[in-house]
Amino acid sequence: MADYRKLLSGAIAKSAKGVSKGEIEGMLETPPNPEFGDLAFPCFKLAAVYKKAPAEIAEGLVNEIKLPGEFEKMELAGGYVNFYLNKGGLGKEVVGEILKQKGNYGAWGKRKEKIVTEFCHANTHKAFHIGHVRNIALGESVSRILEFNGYKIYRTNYQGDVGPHVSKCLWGIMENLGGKEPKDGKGIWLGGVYATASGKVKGNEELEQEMRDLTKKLFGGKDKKLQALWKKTRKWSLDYFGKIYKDFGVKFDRLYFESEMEKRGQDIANKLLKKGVAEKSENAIIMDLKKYGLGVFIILKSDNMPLYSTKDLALAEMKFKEFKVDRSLHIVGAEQNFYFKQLIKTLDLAGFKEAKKTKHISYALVVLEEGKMASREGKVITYNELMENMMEQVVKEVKGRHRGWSDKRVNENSKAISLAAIKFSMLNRDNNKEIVFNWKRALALEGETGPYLQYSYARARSILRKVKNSGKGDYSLLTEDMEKNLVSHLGKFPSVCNYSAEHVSSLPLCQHLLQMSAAFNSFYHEIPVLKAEKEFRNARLGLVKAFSQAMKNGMELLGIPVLEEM
RNA sequence: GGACCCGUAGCCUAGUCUGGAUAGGGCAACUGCCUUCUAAGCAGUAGGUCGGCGGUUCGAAUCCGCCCGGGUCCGCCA
Repeated sequence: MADYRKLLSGAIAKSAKGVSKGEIEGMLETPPNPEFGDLAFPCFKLAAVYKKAPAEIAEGLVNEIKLPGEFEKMELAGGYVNFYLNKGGLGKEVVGEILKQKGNYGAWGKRKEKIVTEFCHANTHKAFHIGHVRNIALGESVSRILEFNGYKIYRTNYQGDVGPHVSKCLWGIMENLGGKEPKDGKGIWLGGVYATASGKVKGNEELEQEMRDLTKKLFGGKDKKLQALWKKTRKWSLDYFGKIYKDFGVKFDRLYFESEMEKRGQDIANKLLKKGVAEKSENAIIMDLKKYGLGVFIILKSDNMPLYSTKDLALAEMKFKEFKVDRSLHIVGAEQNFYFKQLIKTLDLAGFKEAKKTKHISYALVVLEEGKMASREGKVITYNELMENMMEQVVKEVKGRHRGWSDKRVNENSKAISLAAIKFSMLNRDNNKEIVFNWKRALALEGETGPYLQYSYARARSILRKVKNSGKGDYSLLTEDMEKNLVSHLGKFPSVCNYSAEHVSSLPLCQHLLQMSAAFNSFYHEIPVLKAEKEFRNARLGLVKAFSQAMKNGMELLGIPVLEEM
């Protein structure tokens, strides 16, 4: 496609005096509708240059331009000149390219930049809820998209394994609030104990103080029994999280813990104070960021205990050191927008050169219809709960379709479909927009959903399974409207991948995969493949193969499993 | 007081950065299509003051200003 743009802009430049070839290439558009051709040149901007009406300029161009052989015709349309590629020309190029590149179709070559991503952030001793699901789905997907675009990615996860929530949970266990721990699902059980304990502590000043004391005791590390309980239960959470990482196809290069940041964080805060970068105020160490419009940022409490910010300073230093990265991306909720501005400014003032390329990838919350989730009050929907409901529904559906399948096969298939539905619903949305959780929408398997993508892919694979040797096709025979439409969507896939990487967002990719699927399903419905005459059959088999390859590449970037049958 | 986000059909949303052709989809509703490569699908009907008012422009959902509505954050939580 790029070649056609260059060819055409060269031809236009010869007729459009005073405007460079590059400028013209930048002006070329893909028309909103196939009726308007394959490429369009709008003349509105030239109107100011030539002091003539756009339509008049367009007419002049149509009379003058010598159309390259790759193009069939050009047409005048108001202020636009529309250009039409030779029938089948695009099919030949796009299908050929995909079948050649295979898993690399849409990818960029290696780039020098190294990027560390940080996401998930589930705290131990607490429930893993649907808010974390949005985070991990997004974090893994953008990591994959950036990787596909040639960057070296290090995935990290920063987990709160100390702090008030842990104290409450441990206290709850010691008070036997949750009874004996179960054999299976200890990680989930901990979340429940935390919620119960938290409810008891809330509003009770005596207990609140007890929790603060417990936190200090744990931080001191001298109480052997408490330490042992903490370590044991922490592992329960981490083991449970490990299973979730598997579901999301995430392999973290490094798990960071708040507990490793406390001491170093204190040192950094004190060092900044000594250097005069930070200052003392009401006995706490603060950064005065007022002149940057960022207020005051506290980096160490007046009782010398570390804050979230204290630990984040240590974390940043550790990441920069361990990975020697060029860019650092924090995938964290939008409620921390201001906090991250303060943090990044502080890192900058502290002299970390990496601060300039540290970025907060912000996304809005997942909320319930009745309002914000609060795991303290048990007002959450957990990942476990969502998955169980999803599976129940999907298993029923799969069993109904495939009577002969073994239970194992049914389960594996259903898990893949459930994951697709969950992930896609989290990714197919602008990062700035809240997701109001709703069971009916969450459990949808039709329309713009993950299973729709899987289904389109499975249909394509089903055709390909039925042929032994497809032979080489002449892809310039792909001249039917449905074929050209599909080809055109497949051809845009690489630029969509690139766009998604530049914007650090999965949404454009989601949208494009929906479009590719829709184009394929229309094609599938209207154009016979296996029953077509030999030469058309072969050309169409190539197109189906190309579609399934591009879909697979794209779905992998979203972390959505592909299925051969469903 | 300061900073930020959202507002597009009954519901959910894309498009806004970088202004351009009749504002794309999906759900729900209604009509058709399974003896033809998987109907988790396809084709079609109906549904829109792009929150409001001004401004910039040949042209505004998109840029600027003001206003309305909803939400978030800002000194010792994470």
